[in-house]
Amino acid sequence: MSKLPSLKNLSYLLALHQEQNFNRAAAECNVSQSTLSSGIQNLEEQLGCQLIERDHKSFLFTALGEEIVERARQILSAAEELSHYAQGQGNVMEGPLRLGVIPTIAPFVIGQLSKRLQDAYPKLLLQISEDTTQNLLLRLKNGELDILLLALPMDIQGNQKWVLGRDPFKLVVHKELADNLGEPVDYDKLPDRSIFLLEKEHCMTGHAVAACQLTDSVKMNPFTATSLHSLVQMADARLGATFIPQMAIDQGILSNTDLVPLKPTGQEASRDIGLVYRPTTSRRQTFRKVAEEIAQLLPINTLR
Amino acid sequence: MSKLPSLKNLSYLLALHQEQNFNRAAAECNVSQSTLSSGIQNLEEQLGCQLIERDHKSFLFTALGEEIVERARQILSAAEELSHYAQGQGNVMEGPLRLGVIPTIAPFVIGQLSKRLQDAYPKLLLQISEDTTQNLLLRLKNGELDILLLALPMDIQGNQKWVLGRDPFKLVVHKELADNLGEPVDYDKLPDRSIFLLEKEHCMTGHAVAACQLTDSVKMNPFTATSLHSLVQMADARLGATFIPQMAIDQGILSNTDLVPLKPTGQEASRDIGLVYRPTTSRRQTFRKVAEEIAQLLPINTLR
DNA sequence: TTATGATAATCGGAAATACCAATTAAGTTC
DNA sequence: GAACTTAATTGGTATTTCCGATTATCATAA
Repeated sequence: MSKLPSLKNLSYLLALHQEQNFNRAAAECNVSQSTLSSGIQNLEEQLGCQLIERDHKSFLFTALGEEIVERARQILSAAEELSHYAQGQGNVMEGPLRLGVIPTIAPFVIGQLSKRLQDAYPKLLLQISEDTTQNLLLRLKNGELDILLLALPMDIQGNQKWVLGRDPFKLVVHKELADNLGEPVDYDKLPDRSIFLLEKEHCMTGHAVAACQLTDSVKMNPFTATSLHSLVQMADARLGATFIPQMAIDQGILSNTDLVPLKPTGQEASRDIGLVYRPTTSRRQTFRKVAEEIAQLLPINTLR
Repeated sequence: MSKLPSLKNLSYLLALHQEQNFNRAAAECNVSQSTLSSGIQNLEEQLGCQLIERDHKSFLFTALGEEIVERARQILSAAEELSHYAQGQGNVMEGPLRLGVIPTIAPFVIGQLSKRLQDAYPKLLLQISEDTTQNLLLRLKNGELDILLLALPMDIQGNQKWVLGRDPFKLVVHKELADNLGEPVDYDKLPDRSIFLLEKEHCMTGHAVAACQLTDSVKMNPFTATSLHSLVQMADARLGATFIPQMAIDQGILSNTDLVPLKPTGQEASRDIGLVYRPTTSRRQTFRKVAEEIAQLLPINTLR
């Protein structure tokens, strides 16, 4: 039976991996450089393998070292969760919860969500980050975030998910251009290049095109916007039409405009909204309660 | 930032939970009783909560304590896996692998499996336990086993699974009784009480009855056997018929008998064979390679 | 070429801790 | 009530951890 590495030494390794410098890593851990240095050596000895290659002046993590860092991260985070859980006397709705949300959901959900969670669980400390799906998945993986609110379907890599609900798309046009389009909308009646979409970094573009069966790419305008609010502005200026999710309309994105929402083509012209988390988490109970709160804010709640 | 519990103290807690006695737990950990005692107190202080209720002579884990034990188990096992992984220089096919198998699969798979794994991964140390599904699931949960080879469908609780393949059922009767039954077999032509099955602890009974659409319970004999080999003996003595999985027949369970296998009623008269593991594992790579080896031993391989 | 600065490893001693054996306290069994 | 059993406590020792100072190595500037 080989000796287990200490959590302390593992945390030294993580700090070193993050800072790539012994002095800064030591400062990060509130220990001296010598302590951290010997901690790492100790770890290598206990594990019986080389974690970093030293070339007298600098160093480099070995492939094995990188993998160990990854596992250490999970262990440390589980230990922190255990400690926090105990401190809260088993109350799972306490302490920080770091939520990542994509930009086509965030503005229409986080206001209400913060309020609901604050009321229901006053000790829960919600910290929200807005970023693209890909970046959020990276940050979930390295432990920077706890859960992600994303639009599905999506490759969520090794993670797990709950589908919380559905969010229908509407085709939004100026009211003076709305006649003759019918419902569901016949895209052929729209001029070429008259549909505006978001930049392709936003998953909503793909979801909308697929869900609304917009197969004729000639209809799309090559200019791409960076936010739903820009799309609304362009449509309101009679430059064309665009797809807007129901949750944005419910939150009044069309107020003070002359735009009308029309039902687009497509049986299920909607995107799914899901909550994504690491399979290794030990906070499913917490996440589940948050999921229930979010689901109630969606146009169509399909949770459970 | 609160201090993290040490792995050592967590392991003391686990031993105490298992032994329910300070002296035995201390012996288990190779430390003195006083060391373990103060270790536990230390832990309670660091975590800021009561883990066990002491009533001067004996003690009892609190609900919170039980939950902490559960989490501690996961952390410890992850740490052990990290240590082992490092020791093997990143080679995942090394060291012990504890496999649980149900009795209606084990005799027909483990021989070949041991050989294949031994050849492909000589450093892998396969340890096989044979037990009922329910017991195996308990032992998986508490970390005694790493993976289970089960028949599906089955409630695998919080665990994850891969379906490896399918194993058809055959109705086995004495060759002199086989005429007129037709294929697929018309059960109505069998005498009442002429079908022998295993004890109900064995999930195969339910799987066979469901998959082979044996709805008329009058056909079943109330005597239940404890192994497939007993069933074969009874059928060979012309006491009646029975269901035997294809993998057992492939391994020659009918040789030296006068029994013939017939195709039973039922579109998919088969059971699924699956590999079950904890969702929190960090040994998916290892398990996957084992899964691939097992799948190749099954009558119908459906993996991937 | 020689300073200067930065880096990580090493060394020696001080402080903290982990551990044990023995003892105590309290309850159980006979 | 004597003999056990069990967990907590105590006191002393051994071990470990940690820091500050020093060293060795290299990069760069003067």
